[in-house]
Amino acid sequence: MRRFRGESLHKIDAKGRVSIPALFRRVIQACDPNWQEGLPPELVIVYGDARRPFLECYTVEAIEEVDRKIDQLPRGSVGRKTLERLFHGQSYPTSVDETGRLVLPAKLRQKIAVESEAYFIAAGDTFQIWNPGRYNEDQAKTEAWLSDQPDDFDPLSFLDGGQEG
Amino acid sequence: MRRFRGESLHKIDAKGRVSIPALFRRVIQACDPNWQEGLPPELVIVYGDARRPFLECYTVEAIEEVDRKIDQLPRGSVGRKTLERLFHGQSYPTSVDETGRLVLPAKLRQKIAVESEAYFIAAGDTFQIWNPGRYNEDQAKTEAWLSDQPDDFDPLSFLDGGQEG
DNA sequence: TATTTTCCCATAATTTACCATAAAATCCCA
DNA sequence: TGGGATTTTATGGTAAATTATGGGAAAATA
Repeated sequence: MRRFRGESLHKIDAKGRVSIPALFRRVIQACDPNWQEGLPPELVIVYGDARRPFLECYTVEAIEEVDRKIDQLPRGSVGRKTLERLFHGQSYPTSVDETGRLVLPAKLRQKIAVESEAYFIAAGDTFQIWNPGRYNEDQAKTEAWLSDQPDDFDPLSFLDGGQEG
Repeated sequence: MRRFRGESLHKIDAKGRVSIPALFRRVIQACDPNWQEGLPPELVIVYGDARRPFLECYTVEAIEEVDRKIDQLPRGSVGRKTLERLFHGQSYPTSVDETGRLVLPAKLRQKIAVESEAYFIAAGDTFQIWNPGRYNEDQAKTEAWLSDQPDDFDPLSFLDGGQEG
């Protein structure tokens, strides 16, 4: 499975158009099983619940995996209803245009409070779009936490023990 | 199988006409095996029992799947009788007109208490039509529940454990 | 024939498609 | 390896198509 990697900052124009990092475009295309020459690669933007200050972008393959799992939950259950709202309702299917851009409708821009610039960062099989300032704050918190750790702390230690919530 | 995705608010005019979200129209058409150029794409609105405050809209393919499952239940069984009432009786077959609208008869509008506006939201292979205020209340409950969860709770955790009713 | 429903036309606003260009990155070969 | 040639990226603007919505005429129904 191909993964997103990297981060970058892009301008948003008056119509809400924004360039997708070039490397991300390759992953989006490779993970769209319906894609073929001439067609725009598709993706799904989940803007979801208000607690998250970013947009989460899924490749077609990634969102289909989520859809399959939702299908397996009992109809009418709280979990299923919540996930349907989140992934089916509070989401926006779109595609990458000829010039490598996508359009963020006003509603989505407001959701994450972006106006003239958006910050893109990879997160495994999805990537996120942030308000640049909001992202810096979040990143500062992470770095503050890291600097509170003992000098010899290595984040890679999470990989092995992994005893954390 | 194509899925509905997204949510939006539309006006209902004096005749009960309401625009269907453009993206939904594509799914309705693609999932109507009888559709061909020039014909209006069909769908079925299930308004069902009074407990649900929304209309549930099925594509032709989706409703045919339900019909097949009902056919397999023993004639005369409580389950079959209940489902026949719900899906055969308490439902309204209709189609999307030239301009992308559908007519909600007075009875259906009363059922979900909509007058001048209707809220559309995707739910997998169906979509729902709500009174906007009523939907907001319901959504507020869901978000309240979410914010009662631990800070790092991820709704996706439903997908794996999934031990809940 | 009065009322309701359907069909057809109209239009403003929004969205998408298409074209253009400057800057940056990559290539290529002497 | 230097540096011009070519390709890719990021970004902007305009034209064309689509969408959401309203109104009246024609048709169906009661």
